[in-house]
Amino acid sequence: MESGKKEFLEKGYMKASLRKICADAGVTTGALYFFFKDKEDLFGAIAEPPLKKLVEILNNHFAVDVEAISQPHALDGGNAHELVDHDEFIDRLIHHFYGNYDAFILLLTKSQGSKYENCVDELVDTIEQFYLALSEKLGAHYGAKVNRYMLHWLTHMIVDSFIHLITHEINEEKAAQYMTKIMTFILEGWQKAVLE
Amino acid sequence: MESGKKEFLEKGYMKASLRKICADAGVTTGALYFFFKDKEDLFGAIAEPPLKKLVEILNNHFAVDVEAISQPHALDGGNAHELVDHDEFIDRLIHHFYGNYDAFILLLTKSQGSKYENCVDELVDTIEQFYLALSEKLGAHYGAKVNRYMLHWLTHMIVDSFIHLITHEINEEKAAQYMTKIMTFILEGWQKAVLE
Amino acid sequence: MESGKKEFLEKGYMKASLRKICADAGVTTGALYFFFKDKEDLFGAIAEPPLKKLVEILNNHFAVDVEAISQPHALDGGNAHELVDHDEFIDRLIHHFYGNYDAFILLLTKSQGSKYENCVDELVDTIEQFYLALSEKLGAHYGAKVNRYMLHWLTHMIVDSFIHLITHEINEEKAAQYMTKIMTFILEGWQKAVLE
Amino acid sequence: MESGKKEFLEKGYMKASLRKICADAGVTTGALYFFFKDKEDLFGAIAEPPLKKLVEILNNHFAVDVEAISQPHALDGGNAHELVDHDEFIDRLIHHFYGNYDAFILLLTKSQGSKYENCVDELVDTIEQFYLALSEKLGAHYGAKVNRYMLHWLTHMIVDSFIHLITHEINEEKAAQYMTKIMTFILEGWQKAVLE
DNA sequence: TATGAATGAGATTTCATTCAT
DNA sequence: CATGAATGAAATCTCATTCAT
Repeated sequence: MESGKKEFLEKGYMKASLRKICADAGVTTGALYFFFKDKEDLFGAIAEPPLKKLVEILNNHFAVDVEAISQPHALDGGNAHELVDHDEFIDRLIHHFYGNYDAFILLLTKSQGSKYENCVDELVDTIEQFYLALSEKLGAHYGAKVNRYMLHWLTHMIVDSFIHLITHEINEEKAAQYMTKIMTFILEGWQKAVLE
Repeated sequence: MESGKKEFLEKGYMKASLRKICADAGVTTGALYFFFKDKEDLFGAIAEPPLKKLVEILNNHFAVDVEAISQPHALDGGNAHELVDHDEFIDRLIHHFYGNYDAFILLLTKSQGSKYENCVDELVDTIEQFYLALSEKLGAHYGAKVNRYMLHWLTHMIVDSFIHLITHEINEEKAAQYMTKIMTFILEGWQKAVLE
Repeated sequence: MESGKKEFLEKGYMKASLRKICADAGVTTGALYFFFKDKEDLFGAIAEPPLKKLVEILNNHFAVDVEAISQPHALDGGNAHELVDHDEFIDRLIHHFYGNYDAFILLLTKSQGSKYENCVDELVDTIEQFYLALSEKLGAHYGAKVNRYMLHWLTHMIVDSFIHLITHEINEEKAAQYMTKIMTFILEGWQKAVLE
Repeated sequence: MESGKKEFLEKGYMKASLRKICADAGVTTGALYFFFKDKEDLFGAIAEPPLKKLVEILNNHFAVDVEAISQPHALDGGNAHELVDHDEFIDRLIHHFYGNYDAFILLLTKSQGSKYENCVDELVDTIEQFYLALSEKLGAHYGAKVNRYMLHWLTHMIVDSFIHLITHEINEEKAAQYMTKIMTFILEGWQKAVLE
């Protein structure tokens, strides 16, 4: 798996050679198939657990948030995004990303050709569902309609921002600072962009 | 080239098979090599001209803009982004994108494995240079420093937004509307995000 | 194809090695795939044309025979198998078998693992349809029912007898003599065995 | 062995995978080699005992029959095949076949690639020896010569009929009925076919 | 311009078998 | 009696590329 990680990071899923991975690991190619079903299974063994964990974190978080905005007078106080504690959430996410740095680099930028090649889109879809719920709540409150394209785009942008982060900044602490700035930027324009 | 476009769009650069392209075109593989040096050359013949043209459009536009903000009292009037006529520019860009739809899909999402796989980053770098100049001018004016990370991220976001557009919306007119919304969103937060 | 025939005959479809076939032919394995889609395609190119031709011969013959037994008073004269000119038919079949000796050895005894592995059963089914028509005609005439198991078995026996022939006797002339004896044997007991 | 039987039945000897057999049995491949020397040994352990028993039954039976026809005036009474009690013999054979159904399916139709792939021919040879003795006795009596090809073919047909039975009819009782019909068919034409 | 043929390297995968523990 | 790990050879197939004609 260590050799696989190295090769996949270097060449990407498709161009990675199982022969080279096994040679690097000091075993024959046959040996690989004792542990893994095929190339994709090896890739998955390296990259999937952190992805699963991420999805879990997201779902847990969103479950709580959806609960919060579902309270009768949740939106009376003012701005919607004050309801949700983003700061701690972002820290947790970033910590998870940087604690599994290689896996996420693999998933987010080196998975073309594997079944994970669309995992970014799947993440976006997952997150979008939450923001959709939130936006519709807001929309109902203000008598406005949700612009689905803008919602999708904004969600994509958020996800892309995380990808941008781990592909450009290897320092976790700085990453958290930047992400806070980014989220501030995004959330300030949110309402105007998504509701119409 | 038509067959190549089809195959590359369908399978991506790496998984595309020259054999299949030639079979589809009704010629033998040998014939291909009379016209193109190799696989990459074929891909380039299909996709590069619109890219070159795009870079040209960008450079022309930015040259004018940089000129504008270089005037002694350019920034006196107020907001920086009022200096540049974004609307017409965006229309021109979008028109170019949609006029060469397949080529840009190829370049921006199907080029992994070819020498164009980093063309997005190169575009970002090109554009970033302009926004850097603009930001530094602004920074000097307000006595603020440019945050290079945020600048890079914002530029990336702009480019990603165009990619998002052509991968999600096939109608050019709507695309222009969305992009206007998007640029409004971005430019409003710009100064606060990039200067510090 | 010559090398393929040799290897397939020697080892059977499954154990035949494309590497060895190509080595024997003095080309690399890749070259094979210029001419044939895959292993099965090579096997088919060698063995299928004679099979197709055989099926054609059978269908033509049976069409004529079915016509004959459909005549109003076809069975008045006595024995059913006198209606059909077996002798010439058998000669033609045997001539076809021995004119494509290798192909039929391949098809009938060396095709396990390929899509031709059931071609014997398919032949039996084809032939059985004719004998079923004939038997039912007879059955109606004599007020007897057709025993489907015995019919199937007898048909199988006929086909197996041809296989037995080409796997045991390489001389075409003798083969024809034996087959005449065999058919006499079979046809004499036919009615009693199949009708009940 | 149970798992092996399943896999061999499903895939045939060659395509059967020891890995899958062991996985199905819930043991590792290594474990298999504690009990069996190799793949063939496993196959043999499953399929050989019923085959050995069959050969024994055949030999016993034929020994008795050969004895009978060796009596000075054995053939005076008339037809040769009345000498031997076929009915009970056939019942015994069929009972043995159906009592070891899987093993015989394996041996007779799924053994290609193993050392049992020619077991049908070996059975035929064994049986043929007896029928040869019988035929020669008869031939001497009637002053006729034995046609070896026809003898071999008829023997083959008998064996093939048993194979046909167990591959087409799973009900033992019906199988016995059919086989009686078949043997009647064969024995009636026997003398004419084999002697000349 | 194009064909037809071939190369040679490489890919992933499967397999029966071995063996120290 | 069984495991876990590995071997090493072989399998089929795919590919971009070359080149004489």
